[in-house]
Amino acid sequence: MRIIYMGTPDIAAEILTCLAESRHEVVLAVTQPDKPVGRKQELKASAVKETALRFGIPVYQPARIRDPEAVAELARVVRETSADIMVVAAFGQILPKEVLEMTRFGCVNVHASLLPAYRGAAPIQYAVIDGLEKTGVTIMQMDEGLDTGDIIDVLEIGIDPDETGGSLFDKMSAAAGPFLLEVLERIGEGTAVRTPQRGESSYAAMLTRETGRVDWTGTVRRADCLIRGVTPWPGAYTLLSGKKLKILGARPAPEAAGDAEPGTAYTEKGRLFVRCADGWIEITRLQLEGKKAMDTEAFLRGAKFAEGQVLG
RNA sequence: CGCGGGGUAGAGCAGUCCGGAAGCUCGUCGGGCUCAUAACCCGGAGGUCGCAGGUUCAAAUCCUGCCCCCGCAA
Repeated sequence: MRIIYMGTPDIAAEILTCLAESRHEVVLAVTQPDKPVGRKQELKASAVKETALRFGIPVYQPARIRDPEAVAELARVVRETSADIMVVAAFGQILPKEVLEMTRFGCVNVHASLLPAYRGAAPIQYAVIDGLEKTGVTIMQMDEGLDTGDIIDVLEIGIDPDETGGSLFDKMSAAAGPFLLEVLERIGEGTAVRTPQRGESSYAAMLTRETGRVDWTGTVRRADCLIRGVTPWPGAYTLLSGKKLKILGARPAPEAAGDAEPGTAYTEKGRLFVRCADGWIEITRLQLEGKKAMDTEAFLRGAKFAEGQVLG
C-alpha cells in the first residue's frame, strides 16, 4: 500500500522504520515542526523527521494540520501519489474530518494502550504509574474523537515488576511495527473487522515535570510505581534542602525496619532509604541539581546528608 | 547575550569570600588484630587544583580570555 505516515516521537519513528523497510511505500511523513530544545535552544527535528530523511521520505511539518492550507497540501499529495491509507502514531494533533476521509482506507491509529483505557498523550507511563500488570497496543480506525475510533485489533503486552516508562516504551516500540504490518495486511485484503470500543474509558493526560515529584506520604508501592513510570522522562524527583534531587533508580526495601515521618532519609553503609507511609524505599541512583548523575554510594561519600533529614 | 550550579588523588566532596606548606570520606597497596569479616587498628602510594595568560615575594584562592559538565526555563 502507499502510506501517508503521521507521527512525532521515538516510538513513532520506530514504527516508521518498520514500514519503510516493508514492502509498503511511505509516500510522505507528516510530523510536528522542529522545536527549540536544550540549553542553547537550538532547533531540533522530531525523531520521525530524522527517520524519514534517512529513508529519503518527503517530510511535511504543518504547524496546524487543521489549517485549510495543510489540508489542501495533504489532498494534493494524496492525489499525486494515489495514497491508500494514513497511518498515525503519536502525532500530537487532532485530524479534521476531511483528512480522515481523504484516502480509500481512511486513517488508522496505533495507540499504546488497551483502549478505551488510557486515551491521550501518556498511556505508556500511566500504565506503569498505576501499577498495571498488562497493557497493550491498539490499532483503530480513527474518527473525530480523541482515541475513540473502532478497534481493529489489539496486542497485549505484559508489564514487569521492575518495568520503567522507558523500558515499556522500548517493548511497545518493538512490538508495534510488526503488529501494524499484520493489521495492514488484513485491511488491504478487506478482512479487517472493526469493533466499537467497550468498557470504561480513562484519560492519560500529558506528563509534566511536576508529575515526577514523589509524594512520600503515599505507600511504598505508589512511590515505586510513580518513580518507575516517569523514568527516564520526565524523571522522578524530590527536594533536598530546597534543591532538586532527581531519583534515577529506586526499589522497595522491605528489609529496612523502623518507623519515621514520611520523607525521612536514612543512610547506612553507602545506601540511602526514604520513608513512605508503610515502609522504606531505597534510592540507588540519583542526581543533585547542578551535579552529575551518580550511584547513591558515590553521592554519600560527599556527605551532604544529616541523619534524619526529611526529603520532599 | 535567558537564569543558575560546577570542573581539586581512582570515586564523591571541603578549601576559594579574608592569597602564605594539598585536606576529608571511600577505594587501593602493605602490615596487624580476629574462628572470621564488607568490622577495627597502624602505615604507604596516588593530585600539572579544567586550559592559557596576568597581578604578587607568594595563587586552588585575586584579574582577563577560553574549553567542558550539569540543574532550571523552552
